Order: sequence, then structure tokens, then C-alpha cells
Amino acid sequence: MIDEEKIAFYLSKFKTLQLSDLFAIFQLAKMRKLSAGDVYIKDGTTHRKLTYLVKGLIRVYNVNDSGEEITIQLYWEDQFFASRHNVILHQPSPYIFQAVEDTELLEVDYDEMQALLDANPQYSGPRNYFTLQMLTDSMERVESFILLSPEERYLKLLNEKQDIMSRVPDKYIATMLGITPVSLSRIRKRIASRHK
Amino acid sequence: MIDEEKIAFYLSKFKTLQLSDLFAIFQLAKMRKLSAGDVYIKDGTTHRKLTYLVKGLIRVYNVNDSGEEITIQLYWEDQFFASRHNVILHQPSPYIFQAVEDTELLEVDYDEMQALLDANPQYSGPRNYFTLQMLTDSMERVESFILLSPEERYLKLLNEKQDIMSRVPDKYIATMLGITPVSLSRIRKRIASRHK
DNA sequence: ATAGGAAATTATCTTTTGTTAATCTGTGCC
DNA sequence: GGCACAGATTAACAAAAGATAATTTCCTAT
Repeated sequence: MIDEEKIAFYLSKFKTLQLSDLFAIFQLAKMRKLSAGDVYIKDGTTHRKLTYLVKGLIRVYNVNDSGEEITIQLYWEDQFFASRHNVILHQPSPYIFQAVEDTELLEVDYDEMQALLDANPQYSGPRNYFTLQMLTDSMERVESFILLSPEERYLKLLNEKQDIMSRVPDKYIATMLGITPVSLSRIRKRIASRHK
Repeated sequence: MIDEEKIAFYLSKFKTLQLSDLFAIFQLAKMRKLSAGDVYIKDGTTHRKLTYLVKGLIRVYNVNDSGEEITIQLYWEDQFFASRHNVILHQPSPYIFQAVEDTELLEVDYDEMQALLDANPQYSGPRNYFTLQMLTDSMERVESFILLSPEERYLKLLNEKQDIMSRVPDKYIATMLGITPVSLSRIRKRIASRHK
């Protein structure tokens, strides 16, 4: 469960929210625990949920025609996520959501959540905050593909998310950067040889 | 100005909105007209505005160390946009927003707009809708960089946004795809030779 | 109609990445 | 300890992209 410290943090961050507003959400929520390796959302299924990641690490990936796993995204503690294909586009997701570590999730039905948020103005600010957070993260990532070389993208990721990166194999990082694991290995070698 | 047809469209799309709710926004808004080539937001400046593009085309670009212009994003009719560095990060934007065509914009002060939206629950749904729209666009773009080759990205863009693409030079498209104009030209040649 | 300029293409060469396969390394398990 | 296995590295070659410069095409202003 979310601990008191985190609840206090959110209450102080969003002045419009009362403890009772958080409880209203918790009443819709179901706690789920996953073991490392468990699949959370299978590709091709329907899963209209909004999920808050309490503890652990989720990897979103795709299996391409050659049978290789391409990691699209990682989610970690205190992030919200959903399967955009399911939730926005009303389509089955082509991606697999899998726990990389033992993971704890808080899950709410997406439509119930939307109804609650639409109906109560005190949620408007926080809701907007989290969506904007996701949007800026995504935009920044787009810009990294346009403005940076693979090597620069890797260094930026190392710099900003070193703690997260150390929790997953390099091959996940490589495909997230849009390159192959072999290429990432060469980049790492190049960087190492330069700093010596 | 936004025409009656568009107003009717938004009113029917968002049932919580009354005509008076739209007027409340219009009262905050200022109409601006730009000629082709005009700079809308200069890099290094502060511009805390939310903008609705009524007519025309805006290009967001960056000038790199070699003096080359790298196009990051295009905005066209009926899209909302803002400078995320200014508005979210409270920093000057490193990007230049420039009108590619003669352009008409509706501009509102970002903080005034947030206050209005936060205070009135009827805006919560529509606000969320537009932010989610931007988010899914951005996420889809990220995924295109991870899952597709430059050639596939180009074909996808042609397929989905042909009308917009025909309004800008190829070199804008190339850098938006994360490649050089020279490379895009080779890709076009490769595609043409295959279809013959 | 034509001259000037920007955009696009082509050419050449270098660098990087992809592909495939082999090798090395570390870790958990019996 | 040693075996099995996944992940990382290395090697070798092919394919693609970057950089630079020359050339061609297209558009626009006069």
C-alpha cells in the first residue's frame, strides 16, 4: 500500500485535495502484486486500467517479426501508466507489460476513474499535473531522438536515470534508445576508450 | 476568429461545455496574425502562453552548433500548443517558433487559463482530452523512432499526414524524422526505384 | 522571360549501425 | 566445484547514414 509519507506528500503538493479525495480513489483501486518476470498485460488483450506503480519496475515491450524483444518503455516507482492502445484507442495493445522486478501496483478501472475525476473539480489540477508530466517526458524523449546521436542519448540516460538503468539489462536500454544491443556495446567501448 | 461551425463542433463534442464557457475562454484570448516567415516565439525569450492554431502552419526548430536548422515539430489547424520550456519548466525556450505560412492564432495567458480551468469543473473533461491527445501523439512518435527505420518513418508520415507534408519543404521533414535532408533524398530515390 | 536563390539531388568518402555468429563473462543451481 | 544459461562483448562484413561539395531543379521577384 501507499505509505503515509507519500500520502502526506501528495496532499501538500495538491492543495485542492483532501484526505477524503484520496480515499475516494483508493476505494476504486485494487492492489496487485507481481513477481519478477510476471506478465502484467498480455499483448492482444483488453485492459482498461489506470495503474500507479508503488514499487518495482515494469517493462513495456514488443516482439518484432524476427522474434526479438524491443523494449519501448520502463515504468518505476510513483509513476502512473496505462496501455494507450486499450485506454485511448479502444484497441488491443500490441505491447507486453512485464514486471522486471517484484512489483506492487495500484490499479483502477479507467472509466470509473475518469467519471470520478470529471465530476469533482478538486481533481482537475492534479490530474492535469500528472498528464502534463507524462507529456513533457514524452516530448523530451522525442527531441532526444531528433537532436542527439545514439551515443549522446545513452549518456543523457545514464546521467539522468542511472539508478533505474542499473536495475535492467543493457539490452533493454539499447532498444529503448532505438539501437541494437551490439551497437550499444560498441558505444560503451568507444566511451570507455575516450576516458582513459 | 474561430467560425461558428467549429464552435458548434466543440460544443457537441464536449457535452459539459456551454457557449458561455467558450466565451469565458475567448475573453482571455487575443487574436494574432503572422505572415509567412514571421517568428512567433524567439529562442531565449519567455512566453507563457497557450496557443490555439486557427489557420496556417507553425514550425518549431533549433539551430545547432553547426548553424543548421533542426525542425522538431509542426503545428497546424485546430491544434493547441505551448512552449514546454517556458510553460512547464519556467525556462527560456531553446527553440524558435516560426510561421511557415500566413497564420492565425488564438493566444491566452497560460496561468490565467490554468486558473480558469482549475476553478470550473466543466472544463476538466475537454482539458484532459486535449492533453491526452498531445500525449498519445507524442508517445506514438517515440515508438516510431524505436520500432521503425527512417524509411518506414517517412512512409508512415506520408501516409498519415500527406496534406501537411506537402505544405513544407522536404528538409523540414527530414530533420523531424531524425535524419539529414541528403539521407531523405536517398530514401525517396530508393522507394521510387522499388515502385517501378 | 530571365536571373538569383533556395531546395533537392547526386557523387564521393567516412563513420556508424545492422546482421550474424562466435566468444567471453558472470550468476544461479545442483 | 562445475554446468547451464542469459547477457555482454567482439569480430567480420553489409547496409545505411553523415559530411561535404558539386550539380540540377524549381520557384519567385523583377
